[in-house]
Amino acid sequence: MADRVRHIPEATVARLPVYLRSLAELVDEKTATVSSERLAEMAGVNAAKVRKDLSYLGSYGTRGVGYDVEYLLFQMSRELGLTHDWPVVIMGAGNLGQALANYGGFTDRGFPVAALVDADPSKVGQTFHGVEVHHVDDLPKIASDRGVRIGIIATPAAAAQAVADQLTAAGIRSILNFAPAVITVPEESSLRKVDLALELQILSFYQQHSQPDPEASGSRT
Amino acid sequence: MADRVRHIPEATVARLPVYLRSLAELVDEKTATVSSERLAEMAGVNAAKVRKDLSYLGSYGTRGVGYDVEYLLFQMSRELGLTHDWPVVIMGAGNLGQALANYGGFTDRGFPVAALVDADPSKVGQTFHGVEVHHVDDLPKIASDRGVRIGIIATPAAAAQAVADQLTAAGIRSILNFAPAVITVPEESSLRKVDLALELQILSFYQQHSQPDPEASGSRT
DNA sequence: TCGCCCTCGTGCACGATTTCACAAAGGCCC
DNA sequence: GGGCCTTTGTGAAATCGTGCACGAGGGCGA
Repeated sequence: MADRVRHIPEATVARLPVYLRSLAELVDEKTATVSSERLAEMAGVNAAKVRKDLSYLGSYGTRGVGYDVEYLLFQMSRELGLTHDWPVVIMGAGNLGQALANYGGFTDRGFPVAALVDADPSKVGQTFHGVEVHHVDDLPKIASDRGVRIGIIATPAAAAQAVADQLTAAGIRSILNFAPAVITVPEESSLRKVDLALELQILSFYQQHSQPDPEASGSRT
Repeated sequence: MADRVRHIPEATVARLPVYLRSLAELVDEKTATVSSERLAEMAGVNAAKVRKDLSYLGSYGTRGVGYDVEYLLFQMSRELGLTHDWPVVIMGAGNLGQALANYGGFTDRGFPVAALVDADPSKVGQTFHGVEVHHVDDLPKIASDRGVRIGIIATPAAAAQAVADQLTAAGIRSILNFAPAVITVPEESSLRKVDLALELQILSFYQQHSQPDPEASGSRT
């Protein structure tokens, strides 16, 4: 149905990778077909949502049977653009940047780290986990030479906006921001944020509100 | 107005830390009062949303003037439970766990790392960035001795659920999961997820769809 | 003290997302 | 080949979150 309509809700897009991971697990355990119910359980959502989400990709299920695991996996990979690797650059070779370069989770899942980039000349030329640090002035060249389309900001908050601008100038329009700062990018760019301390603060909120704090005056939950 | 009503929407809760950060910046630059408009700009949202969000905390603004920065900062810190530190444990002393222990961003923002915990005896006793690795069997003791209420899962996906259960058993009911796996926790626990590869996959989707199809769009902030 | 101006707090309409419920459709057994 | 059973795909309703528009209220100048 939603074949011509190329608009997939943002909330759905955010769940697709979770389904993808579940499907990969099913392939590993040699399961041939899967029902929306089973997939829902694996992905931690509800079955109706799974069916609606998958229907945005097309009608890939078989009524009375379920979804063919391999076929769905392939279609979803294609939709997510994961049929090939996407090299990334990490901006900032400090603590966080090094840690990210060191973290195998990116490369494993099709996002090899093409380069670390830093403004500090003393860092340039060093290597972390096989990834070389380049100077930020070389960013445009690196990006075009290596086909980098995704940039990861791992600088201090103060530098984040400037770095985002440099990425944009280098033609990189997908940005993942780890810096604890609000940054703006051009309309046509995509921006996602990961703020570690922010997540903890949210947990703190719920912790605070889950049980009556003897110190807090008055209010009940 | 919403004084008796203690229910703050999840979406609002997720924005409070962003406002908090903006307020901290304003304090640094010695700004005494701030309008919803200014705060909105700093937080990257719209002014009406700021006012609505803040109204859940109480009527802390002054019409015609704006919000008193220090007072609002205090009230918000209190609401978020950030008037004191929350020690955390990091489960898993592998690549990611070490990196997180090494990352100063937690301690700086009131979440000191009390301990690293691992199941591997050969890791126990080692120290990373001043944080000692303990055996997982000692988790309950560590948690109660040090008042740890928040656990961070930094293990491989396969171990994530078991570790979540161990945290729960140790009385820890706020969990931040970095492992690329869906885990379930008891009803009364809070769970937040950070999946690095998943974020990149989402970016990949929009990248994939921005190019061939001129009408597709990315996410904005 | 009076009145004007500015910005908050919020009712309301709208849009997005979730959930329900069920008809349609494919496979399988007899 | 027909009917039954299962599970999808999808309208429609319910819920949640957003943004607008405006009345209320407070400060400040005259």
